[in-house]
Amino acid sequence: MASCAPACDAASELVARGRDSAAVLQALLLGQQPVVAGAGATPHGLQELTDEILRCCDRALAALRESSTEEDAAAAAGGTRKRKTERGYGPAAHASPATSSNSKRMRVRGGEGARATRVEKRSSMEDGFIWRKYGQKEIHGSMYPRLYYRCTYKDEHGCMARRQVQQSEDDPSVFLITYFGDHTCRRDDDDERPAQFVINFGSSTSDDGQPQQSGSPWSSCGDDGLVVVSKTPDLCNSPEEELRSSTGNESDEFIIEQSASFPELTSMMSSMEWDPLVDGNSLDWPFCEGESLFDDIGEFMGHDFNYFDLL
DNA sequence: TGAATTTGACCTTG
DNA sequence: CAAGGTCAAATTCA
Repeated sequence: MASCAPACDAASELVARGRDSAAVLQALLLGQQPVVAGAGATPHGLQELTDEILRCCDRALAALRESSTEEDAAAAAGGTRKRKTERGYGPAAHASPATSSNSKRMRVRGGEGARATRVEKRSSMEDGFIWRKYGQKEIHGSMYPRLYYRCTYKDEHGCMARRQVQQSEDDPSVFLITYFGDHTCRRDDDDERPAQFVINFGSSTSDDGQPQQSGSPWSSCGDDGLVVVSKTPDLCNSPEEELRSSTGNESDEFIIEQSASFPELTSMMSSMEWDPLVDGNSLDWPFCEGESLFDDIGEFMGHDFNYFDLL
């Protein structure tokens, strides 16, 4: 973790508070029926807890970002990432481990920012959004092609969200998904979109795809610094079939790679034993990438939800 | 027949 | 010039 003493102290305190609230929320939910986000049925009291969690996380992130601003500026001045933001090119170098050493460009047409969110996801590429494939590229040094998707609503709503999907060489059952741009199609279009996520505080998805109860929404696999969440199947199209020839894994599990922008937070989460519940945890996750991890966590409870930014 | 996918060409960057 | 990202015509699918 970088040196960010005052900010990290404050962030740690905030995250600890948020975690306490999450624990209370979890305890409440474990004794209830699954809470269906987006249905407007959040029980009174739970909303307060979620609000508290959101506040704490937002403040923690603000503190961490403030502390990392100077470091980021210094890193950018180092030269390796300079052009990406200057010319609107994203962090392709982060899109795949197989190409991280030689992939330096990510073209971002349309003017959205250079933020990227990387996700490693098992079994399925589905994320609750409907994507249209617009390209496929063999990547030098990689066994698997990279698939390029943009939001289906790009033309209708000018939604500039894009994502890149590539099968992991280390584990072919894992899809490396990098998100770029914000989904601007959602808020005006909720009634047309599939029911996107169900918050599960219980076990993993059942065989028939019905969401089940499970534990905490947060979990950490610990061994490799990855944060793991999982989601239930959704109504997104399923282009993963193209890549999933040898995949037998049905866990449908996301692995959010420790973000370059949030090493402090993830490290802190680990050191704080952020989630003592390791196995069987699931969290349905819309994977809308945007301004911050928790800016729109409200939508995680029925609205939007944003998380790790790589840049 | 319209929508989605495929795929080669083109563009930009290092 | 190589590599990666996007475009767009051709093709496939429902």
